[in-house]
Amino acid sequence: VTHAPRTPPLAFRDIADVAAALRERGERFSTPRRLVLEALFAADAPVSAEQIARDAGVELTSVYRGLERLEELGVVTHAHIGHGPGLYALTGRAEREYLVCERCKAVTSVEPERLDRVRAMIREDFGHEASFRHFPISGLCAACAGERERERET
Amino acid sequence: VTHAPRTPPLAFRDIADVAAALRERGERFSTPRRLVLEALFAADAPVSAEQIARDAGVELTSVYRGLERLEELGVVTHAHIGHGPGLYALTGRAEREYLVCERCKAVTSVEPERLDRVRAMIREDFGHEASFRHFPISGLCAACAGERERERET
DNA sequence: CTAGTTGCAAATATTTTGCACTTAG
DNA sequence: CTAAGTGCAAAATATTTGCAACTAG
Repeated sequence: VTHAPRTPPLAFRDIADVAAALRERGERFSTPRRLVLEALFAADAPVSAEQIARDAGVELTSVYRGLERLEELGVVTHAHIGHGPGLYALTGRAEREYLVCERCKAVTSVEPERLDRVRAMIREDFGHEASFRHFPISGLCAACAGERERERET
Repeated sequence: VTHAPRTPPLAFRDIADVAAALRERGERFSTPRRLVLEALFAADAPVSAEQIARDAGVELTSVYRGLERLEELGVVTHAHIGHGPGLYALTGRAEREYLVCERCKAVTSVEPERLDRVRAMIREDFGHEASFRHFPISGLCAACAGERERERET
């Protein structure tokens, strides 16, 4: 089976790149957008819009609108891990996929390659190209699965 | 690898069963709860709390509280399919797992057995006991994956 | 009776929309 | 200049909480 390359050439290495892309589209590189981008570049893990608003000192509404545009541009992506707010990260850095324990809420983040066998199997069985970046693999982590097993034996 | 049986003996075949279980716990089988259960038994697909409230003619708040209890009892489960509200179903009927297309939002529901190979692989690779009942497998359906492929070639 | 439940109102959490004002290009 | 973007207020959506009144057992 042939499939698309994992990492499409990452077009946005720094803020200037993003600025150029925005201008090319007739959009503006405003101060709030720059601040949002700076917050994203500074973050070392996915962050909520609220957190970005605080870090960047930009109105929450504008953060959401800015992130929407940046997402269209392919600069950022967001993920829904658990029940909290969506978490945003630069696309280049978001190249991780997630497993979440429904019970203890533990989040395991793995490199996409480690899920390729699983992905291939799902593709074969269902024709579905699975991704666990936006929504994680849910279930029970090893520890909680073990505990449930013990409870069951009672 | 040994693992727990798929279907734990389903304790709740009808409303009377649930009533008994509630009373056993010192909880009451009130009229609103009966109406909520009737709505659930009448539904042929997972429904939102809002829909249940309408169908049962019970206050939304009480529906949420009732569902919470019923979930603790193991009578109902809910799933988060896509971005909308949680969808509730009787546990016995909820024994399906889901794949959702992020692009066209199409939902495919499959019998859990069809995902057992995938589950086994995830268990081997990560020690994680995956379930796609509460949160679905996300990604692109066959059609949308094909379309994206064609776009990519442009 | 009385503890568990309900309905209503209000709060919370997350995200979106409307609109007059500001600003990048 | 002027269209794009911003901040603020308000709405929308999904869910939870407080509390006085109600009711199942």
